[in-house]
Amino acid sequence: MRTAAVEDYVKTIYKLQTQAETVSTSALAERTGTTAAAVTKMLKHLAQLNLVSYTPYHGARLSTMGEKIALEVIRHHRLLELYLAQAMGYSWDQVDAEAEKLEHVISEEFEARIDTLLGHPRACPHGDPIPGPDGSLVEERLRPLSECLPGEVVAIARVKDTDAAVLRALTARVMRLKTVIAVLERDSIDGLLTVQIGDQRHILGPALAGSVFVTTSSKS
Amino acid sequence: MRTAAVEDYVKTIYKLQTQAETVSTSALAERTGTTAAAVTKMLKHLAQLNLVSYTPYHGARLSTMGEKIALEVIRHHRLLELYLAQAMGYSWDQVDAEAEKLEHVISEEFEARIDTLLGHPRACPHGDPIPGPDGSLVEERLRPLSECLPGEVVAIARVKDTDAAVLRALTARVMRLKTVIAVLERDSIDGLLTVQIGDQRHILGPALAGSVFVTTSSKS
DNA sequence: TCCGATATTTAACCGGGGTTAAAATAAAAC
DNA sequence: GTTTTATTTTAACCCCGGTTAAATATCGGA
Repeated sequence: MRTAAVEDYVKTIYKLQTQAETVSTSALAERTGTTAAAVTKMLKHLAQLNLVSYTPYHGARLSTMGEKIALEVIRHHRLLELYLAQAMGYSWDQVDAEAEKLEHVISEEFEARIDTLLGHPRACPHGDPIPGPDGSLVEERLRPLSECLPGEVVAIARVKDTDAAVLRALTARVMRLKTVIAVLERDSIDGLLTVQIGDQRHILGPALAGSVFVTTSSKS
Repeated sequence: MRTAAVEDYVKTIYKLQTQAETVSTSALAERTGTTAAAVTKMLKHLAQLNLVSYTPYHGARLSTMGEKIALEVIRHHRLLELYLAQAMGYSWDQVDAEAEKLEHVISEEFEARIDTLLGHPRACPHGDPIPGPDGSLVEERLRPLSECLPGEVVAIARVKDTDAAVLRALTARVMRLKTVIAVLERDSIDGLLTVQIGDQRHILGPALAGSVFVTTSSKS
């Protein structure tokens, strides 16, 4: 049965599996906010449903079917996030929580409608790409702002959507998607980054700078 | 815990309790599509939560808290229905099913936003009144079209939202909210109603005529 | 008033998703 | 190559929402 819990596990596995070849029980337990025991049971269940290939003690990977479902759920999530922001006036720090619940209940009809209302968008408000209806997804590999060097001029392409407080902090510093940032200084001890945005100068800690991913727009 | 199941039971009890003083186990079982045994267990659970006063073998009634929750859920449902129709282009036969799932997951934020986007509406696409944020609800008592007599001229004020096929049949006959209907004839054996709508004449069976509720606009 | 039909409740069970505590395995250190 | 440590799995349990089958109450009619 494709319950909300199953969808959430599959989605989480999808995301973790981009980092590591195989997804461990503990990694899943941490991300889902449950215990390792619960994860083990669910992994067996997912294997039963042929959504995952699971080797006890050695983690799991999504099957083709599992990946398909993950992409459907992620598509729902990101389309919803954009719809909430674009059509309903949500700010980008509110959309994740709301989409998290809605993504499991909307119909195909609903998905298709917001997709057309939004003009078949390609990214959510945080810059994450929206999978196509067929499950196609192009993940750009972007550099975190925290790794940029003094002298670089970059543009914000994506932000981590997980922490609402971080997103509000970015808003307060007028850091949005496509905002251009000039890296001025980099503290070698704490990794503090001094940046220039418009005529404003900011000092960013690793939590903020690590949540922002950029494309190099030019170099000097 | 306020689960989707609890919300659904409470909502159903609310609706049934307008018809009869007390809501029976079997009536609930029929409406929820479950068994009497399941209902009995849930009623005990709802009584535990103080949402219902339940006397074994003699049915249940909502408590003040139960009624409050019922009205919140109904408010969600009807606001959602209107939003789906108004803002997203759903037809009135599609909105009930979608709202049925969404009503349990949207936040107060979401509710408030669609309420203002819609301009604090007072009725859903089927003409049912939308409870206020404070739980206030004015239920008009309307006559079913099936009870109208030849010579009467009435206007559609509300339609039953339960059967999508009925709603599509009404649409096909250009019967919408506020549509004016002149009752021409009434077959005393089968209860068939001959009505005039604009320059069209229709014969309505009891299923259709019983799903339409009207206000008398004039008499001749 | 008693009797039988009907409605309701109880009991035992199942699956889903979680928990804690104990057992088993893998990985790392010596 | 053992042994220690960390991770993972198993086992026993819980709650929720449902099921079927059996027991029990209520109610209408003779």
